[in-house]
Amino acid sequence: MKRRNTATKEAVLSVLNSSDKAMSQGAIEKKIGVNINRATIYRVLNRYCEDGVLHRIVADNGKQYFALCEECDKHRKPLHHFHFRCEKCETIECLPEPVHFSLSNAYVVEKVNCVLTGICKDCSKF
Amino acid sequence: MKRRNTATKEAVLSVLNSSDKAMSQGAIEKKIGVNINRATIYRVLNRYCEDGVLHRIVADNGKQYFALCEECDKHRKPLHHFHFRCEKCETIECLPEPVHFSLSNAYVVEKVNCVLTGICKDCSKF
DNA sequence: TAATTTAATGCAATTATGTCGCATTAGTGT
DNA sequence: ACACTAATGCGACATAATTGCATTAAATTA
Repeated sequence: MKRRNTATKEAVLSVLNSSDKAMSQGAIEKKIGVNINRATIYRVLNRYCEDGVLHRIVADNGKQYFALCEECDKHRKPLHHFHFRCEKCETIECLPEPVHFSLSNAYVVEKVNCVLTGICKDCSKF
Repeated sequence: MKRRNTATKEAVLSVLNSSDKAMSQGAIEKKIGVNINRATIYRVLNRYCEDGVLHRIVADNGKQYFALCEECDKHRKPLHHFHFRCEKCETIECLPEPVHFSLSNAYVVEKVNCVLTGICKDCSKF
């Protein structure tokens, strides 16, 4: 199933590119300017995850957030890194901190989802 | 606000005690035998979390799971430990593996939620 | 360039998880 | 036994995310 280039996909990617944080569907929809259906945004995001363009973070509020893999590569972040959810500014940030664990190889680990929650460095100033 | 002892609370605790895994509201409701309202189970679980009897894990499927803190203490699990969600048997397990991270104390960390997802040691045998 | 194929989209409906208000029930202490 | 109020059941609600289906529009081919 070959992907097609559409304005919608470009718009979503551009919003994520212009942010240094992970974003939820809602946040993307707010920032995107043009009118794009909610379901479509989700579909675009899911496809990007499948294709390895984005990674999905599920925070402890149960919501999904999406971040550019390329952005993390560029900043030399480890493949599996911690994420920080700030309860004040309601953002999710990819941290440079790597996730380490060692467990019996009887386990098959397919996904790693690590989120710290609290007040981020910008919000804790005040 | 002092807590009262009720059959419902005992039943919920007993179900969790009889399991070595973290459980969702749905799983608890299925296993509890007696009829207890969904909202009530959630309220009981939330109160236990407030009281430090249970800890809440939010998995990458967006669902909440609850595990006995005492059980983790007994097995000498670190305060912050990894959790494993098996996609085959649909359970969540508290792992003895500790979560380590170091980050600027400009961040205020209030919650730690780390979940690995895949196939657990029991299911990977087959 | 026109025709064909099918991926992508919009809309509405649906699913699922979790919470809340309110009336009622039932622990607990006096 | 009574008073106080925490706990419960019920229904409604909120939110996040997905799905079916008809339509639109990229990309490929003739």
